[in-house]
Amino acid sequence: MAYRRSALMEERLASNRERILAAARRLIAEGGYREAQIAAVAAEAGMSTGMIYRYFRSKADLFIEVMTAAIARELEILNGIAKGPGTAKERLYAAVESFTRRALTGPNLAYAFIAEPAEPEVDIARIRVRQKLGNVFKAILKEGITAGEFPAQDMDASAACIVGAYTEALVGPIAPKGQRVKDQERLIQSISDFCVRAVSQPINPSGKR
Amino acid sequence: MAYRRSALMEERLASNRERILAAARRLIAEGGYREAQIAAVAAEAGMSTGMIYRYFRSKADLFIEVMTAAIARELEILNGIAKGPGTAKERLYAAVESFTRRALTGPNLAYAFIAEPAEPEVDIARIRVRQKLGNVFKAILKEGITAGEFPAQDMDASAACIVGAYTEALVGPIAPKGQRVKDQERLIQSISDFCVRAVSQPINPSGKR
Amino acid sequence: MAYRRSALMEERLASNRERILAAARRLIAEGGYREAQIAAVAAEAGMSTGMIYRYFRSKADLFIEVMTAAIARELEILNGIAKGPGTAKERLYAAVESFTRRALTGPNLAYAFIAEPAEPEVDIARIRVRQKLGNVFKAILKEGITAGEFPAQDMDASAACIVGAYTEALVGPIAPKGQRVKDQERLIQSISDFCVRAVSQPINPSGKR
Amino acid sequence: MAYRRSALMEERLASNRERILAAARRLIAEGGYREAQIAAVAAEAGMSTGMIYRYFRSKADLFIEVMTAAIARELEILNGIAKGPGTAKERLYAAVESFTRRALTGPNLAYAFIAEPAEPEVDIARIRVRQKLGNVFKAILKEGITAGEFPAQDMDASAACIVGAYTEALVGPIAPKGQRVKDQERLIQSISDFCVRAVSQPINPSGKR
DNA sequence: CATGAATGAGAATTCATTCAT
DNA sequence: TATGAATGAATTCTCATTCAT
Repeated sequence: MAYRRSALMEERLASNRERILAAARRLIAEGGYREAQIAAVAAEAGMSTGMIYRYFRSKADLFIEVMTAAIARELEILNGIAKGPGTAKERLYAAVESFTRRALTGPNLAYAFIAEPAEPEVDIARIRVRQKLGNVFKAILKEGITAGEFPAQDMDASAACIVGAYTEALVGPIAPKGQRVKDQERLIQSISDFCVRAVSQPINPSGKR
Repeated sequence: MAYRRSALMEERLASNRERILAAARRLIAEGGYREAQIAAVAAEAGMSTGMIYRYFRSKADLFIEVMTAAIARELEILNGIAKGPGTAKERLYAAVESFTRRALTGPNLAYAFIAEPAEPEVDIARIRVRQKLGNVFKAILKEGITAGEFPAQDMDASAACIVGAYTEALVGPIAPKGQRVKDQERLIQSISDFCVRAVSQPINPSGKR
Repeated sequence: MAYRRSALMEERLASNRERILAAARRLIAEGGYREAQIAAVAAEAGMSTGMIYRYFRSKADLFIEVMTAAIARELEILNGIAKGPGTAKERLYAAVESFTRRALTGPNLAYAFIAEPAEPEVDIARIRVRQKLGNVFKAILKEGITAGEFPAQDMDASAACIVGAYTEALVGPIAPKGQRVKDQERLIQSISDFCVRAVSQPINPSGKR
Repeated sequence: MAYRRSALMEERLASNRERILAAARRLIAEGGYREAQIAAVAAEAGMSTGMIYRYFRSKADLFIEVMTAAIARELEILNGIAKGPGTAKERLYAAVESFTRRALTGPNLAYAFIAEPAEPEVDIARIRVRQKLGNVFKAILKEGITAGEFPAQDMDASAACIVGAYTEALVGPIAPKGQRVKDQERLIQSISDFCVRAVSQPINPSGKR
């Protein structure tokens, strides 16, 4: 009995936390941070506002966790690709392709940690999250450069550029209430190609510098 | 007399409008949208809050115009480069270089219409503004493709990617109160190189898949 | 015109500030700090809650000012007595008498800065305020000791004791919902006598110590 | 079996009640009423919040009982002194000395029922508690006046003044997080002397007015 | 045309109390 | 009997917008 109650409790706790996170995720995906006030999140999660504060110290904390959780999933997948088989080029292509495809297909939560503002703490967390995304690409780049697949370059800048490139190309299409893309596959390929080219040696290096 | 007063009035109106825009621009550059409350803008412009509403229907309207005006200047410069002499590659490089240099050097207004959130209307305007930036690059791309400098590609996607790439690479460095970049020149070149490579034909076409 | 408006404005400002303070004073006198929520103060003052924040940074600030203002008046009067003519004994008696009489006669605001709790900041201010009251008595004591009217004693302790003595003797009668005092004059005299005796040389010093 | 369980239950009930009271006392002594939320009391007592409500109708009830219990101990001691041997003067001195010493030495629970605010019901209870304290001194006074040790005086007022005097002189020193008094012994003596003098016949009756 | 005082609709957060388990 | 999750009313504070002067 004691055991079962304890088990139930833990399950319930977990489920509440999850429900809150899911509710926040849903609201953010639909209308951005702006639409995700505590009261709205509570309503969406089917509980009282007080409950939110049992699980999260503040609104900012909740949002940071939503963002972190969302990106954690992405990072897992991207890291899987980055550390997987294939040439650096292939893996870079696959990574960008994978991210953009999920962003276009699933709930457009991407928008939230990519293009929207919020409290300062959340903004700071957002920057960190993007840096983590960048690190995945940086790792691939490093290997590619070592292997001679890519020319020498400022890996930090390139990584940031990659993140920015596919992000921007997605923002329009996935912005809250934004229009759906017709030819998703084509877009996904275009973005991925862009990123791979961007870090590869061009036929005749630009006459600049 | 009546005529002259009227003229004076118009001049005053124009000057007031400018003062408001300038004040808003300054505040946004310093502290982002969050710091640019109507009362603060009014104080910075040396007038009353009521005056703001004589010239702008709402806070969102004002911010949209600040953004539009700021980007109008950028567009002018970028268009000058795009329509100027040189190969498409050279012009693309010069365009990105020019934008990033000004963003890093001048007041970091760029941050505001690049990375920060605001009211929905402002967000929508921000997307439009970025599309306009993209159009400049699209024009260069088109010429470059026609001239055989660049391979065939989805110009819309590439243009968006370019905007996103340099934007992202800038956001960290130019965020309000963000740390200054040590080697700005190096960063500017890295970003510009990235963008040029991204639309150019790589030595051996990416062996994707 | 400009002058008159400016004059009107200042007058209005002053009157608003006063109205807020008066409203807070009234509510505190009636029901203590507990009853003086910002919304209630605003309603009592016939204005919106926002107005309160135009004149006071926070609720605590407002309360501190109510307390300070109330005590400032008292201090003025008490200091007038302390620095006036008469022996130290006479002045001490007069000071206590004056304070207690006003406390019993006027609105029982005394209760608020004497016996009730509030936010930490207000509590700190309350202690300061009471110390200021004590300082008045300390000054009289000092002169009385020098003049040989009073025996040597710990003036800080005696001053605090005086403040506490008449305060406590008042709190019962003036505490919210407290019973009315029949013979106010008698009480005033008893308290004043108590305080004067307390710092005077007794006929045969207590056999203690 | 049923009997024994019942006995155990009662014991447990009593012990629970005590544990709650002790926990509340500890928290109040440390941080005042403000820090003694029901949840905190429950945690400190090692039980659930629900348990608190099995033993106390409300938070106010609990606090009133904490106060009453604490003062009951004081009253016992003070009454012991009041009814003990010695002159009225000696007993008055001893009573004040005893109270102030414990207040300064032990956990500063005194602060809570002396100077801090709380719910209206608690405030009312606090006044009652202080009146009870006053009654002890009133009893001593009565005997002293009858014995000719003290002059005729309003015993109610004097008793209240005594309670107020040492209370106020203590509040600063014992306020939560307040600074420690350096020379406690000196302070205790000063306060006690003050109170004894206050009810004694001065050398030359105050030439008031 | 100009002012800036005034409004008041939110939004976040806290915590005593209840009640299903 | 015991738990502690859940509730939600209450409260402070902000700031875009209006409007009397």
